[in-house]
Amino acid sequence: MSENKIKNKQGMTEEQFLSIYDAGKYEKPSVTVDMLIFTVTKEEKKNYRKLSEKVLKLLLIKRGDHPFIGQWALPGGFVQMKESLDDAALRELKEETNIDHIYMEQLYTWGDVGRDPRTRVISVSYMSLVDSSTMDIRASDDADDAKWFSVSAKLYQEQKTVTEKGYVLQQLIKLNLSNEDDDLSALVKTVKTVEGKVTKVNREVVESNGIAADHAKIIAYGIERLRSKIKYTDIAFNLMPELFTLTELQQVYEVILDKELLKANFRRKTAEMVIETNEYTKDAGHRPSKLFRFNPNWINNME
Amino acid sequence: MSENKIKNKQGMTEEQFLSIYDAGKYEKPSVTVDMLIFTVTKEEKKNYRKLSEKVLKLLLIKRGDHPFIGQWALPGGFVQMKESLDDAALRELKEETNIDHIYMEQLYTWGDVGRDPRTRVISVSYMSLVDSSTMDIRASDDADDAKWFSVSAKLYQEQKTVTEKGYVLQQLIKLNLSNEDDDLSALVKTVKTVEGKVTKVNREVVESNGIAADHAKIIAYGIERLRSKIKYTDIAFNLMPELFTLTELQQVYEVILDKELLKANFRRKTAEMVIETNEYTKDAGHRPSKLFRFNPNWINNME
DNA sequence: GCAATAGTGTCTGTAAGACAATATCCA
DNA sequence: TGGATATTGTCTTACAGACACTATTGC
Repeated sequence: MSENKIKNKQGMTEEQFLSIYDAGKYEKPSVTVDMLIFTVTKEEKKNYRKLSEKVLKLLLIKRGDHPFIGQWALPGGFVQMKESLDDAALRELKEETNIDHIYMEQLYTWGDVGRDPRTRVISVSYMSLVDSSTMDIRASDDADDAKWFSVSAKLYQEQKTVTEKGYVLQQLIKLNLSNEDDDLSALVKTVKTVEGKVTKVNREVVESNGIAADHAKIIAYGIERLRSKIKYTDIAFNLMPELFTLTELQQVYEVILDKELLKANFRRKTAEMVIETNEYTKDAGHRPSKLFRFNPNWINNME
Repeated sequence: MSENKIKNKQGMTEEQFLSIYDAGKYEKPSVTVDMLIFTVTKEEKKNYRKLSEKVLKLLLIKRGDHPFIGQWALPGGFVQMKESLDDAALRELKEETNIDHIYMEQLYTWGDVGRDPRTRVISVSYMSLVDSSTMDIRASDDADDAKWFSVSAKLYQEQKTVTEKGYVLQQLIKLNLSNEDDDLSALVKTVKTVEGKVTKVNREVVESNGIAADHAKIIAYGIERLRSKIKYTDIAFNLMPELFTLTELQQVYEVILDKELLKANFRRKTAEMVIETNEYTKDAGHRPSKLFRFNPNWINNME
């Protein structure tokens, strides 16, 4: 493949061609990776008998310099010349959460021209799901101002306009990110245009309070993907500890989908995905429940 | 948002910071867009009574210069500083097929270090589906050596190894691309590692005959995505003309999924996606069939 | 009339949604 | 013992898969 002695129009072999190739000839954009790191944590119990509630959280970092100084951004950074995109994302994940063996998936690449005031920046976004119980607290440490925010994304307004050959569907998604100290929010507009056979989707940040750059729309997109994939894949188990009860698992689904599920049906659907153990929860203030683990041999017939 | 008078640790406002920001400080990768442009064409009828068969085709371009001189590559090119990724992809699509109002979707971003011998190249891949009947022949013109290849991707070998905490599934996909003059092929290895809760997928080109760079794996990935999305979205209609018969529609599904479907069931499933017209096919050598058009108001409850 | 495709009817098994009933721990 | 959760059962409806049957054209 590389033993190429063919000459091009200038009469050069590949070797000669490469030796004079000037990679710095054109101006180039910068490339970053941005990470959406999600986890689900338990909140305080309200009552010794009740179960603790679960909350979906996202890791954000406070920017200490321009641009967007003082605002919160997705962890991430420039891709080095000698590391692949995946490696760059893994490095970021390791640096921010000290976890290196966990689910990670490329989400989407954002490349609008005015995204960053410094220069043209193209950002490859990744989504990672981590189990809060095995996580090093490093990230929740104040040291470099990285903090977990509870997330919610709700449909705020929907508008459908029927046109000649189709319709335009405009949705406003209200994004809320908060913890003890900070309260961030954003409005993300999604416009779906259907005209004849052709469908186009456009996303735009309409309003952003405390969230850097266009990160609000990356977050909104990630949540959408998470909600969608949890229905037909096993990714939710990356948010679970080694052993868990079926109710805990259900709570994770509910907090991500933002809706309640019926217990009996949920158990039927997940039955093949888990393996029963002989262990039980204790001291729960009510009937103990059996602990399960993930079944790695689960076969997915949806994908 | 940009009216930021806050000063950073060096005492600079955002304005000052940006004025001295040097975008050329670090070495940067190059960024390209690569397009997978699919279409489905009719082949010759074998018999005046039989229907014409359909074939899935992909547009490739013959490289006229190093590297990979003489090999076939996906159309694409460097992203300009003043155009978004989508715009770059649209520009490529327009240049290659002269079509500008059609389905286009971002696929995946490929950024391994040794992808291109010239320099570090990160490639954002897009997939586009075009209706061959409305297409300008420009692309199939020999002028710049762009040609349609019929595509097939078949599972060639599958190997599952059970490990302690899961398994390793290795699949070899045989890719064949051909037209009257050229016959290209490649073997793409997909390794899925399941260990406990963590699943990783790795793709690699094992063998490539006449296909430039790592484009074989981009093609294999695109076909996989196409096969998957056709099941629960309306993207197939982008491959159809304005009016079509249900059998033609079914043929498109069959050629993409590479398997036969039952007529009655197919019609039930697509019933909501199409609108009946009063027109019929003629001179078919058998019973005429009703023509349909896409129903833009079809609501997808799978996505 | 016959080859070939167009179009419809129906049976079966499986899965999703809704709801009900029973079981078990522990302060 | 009662509050709370755990676990199982079952009815209904929807839909996917398989197969069979009828209809209509051109030559």
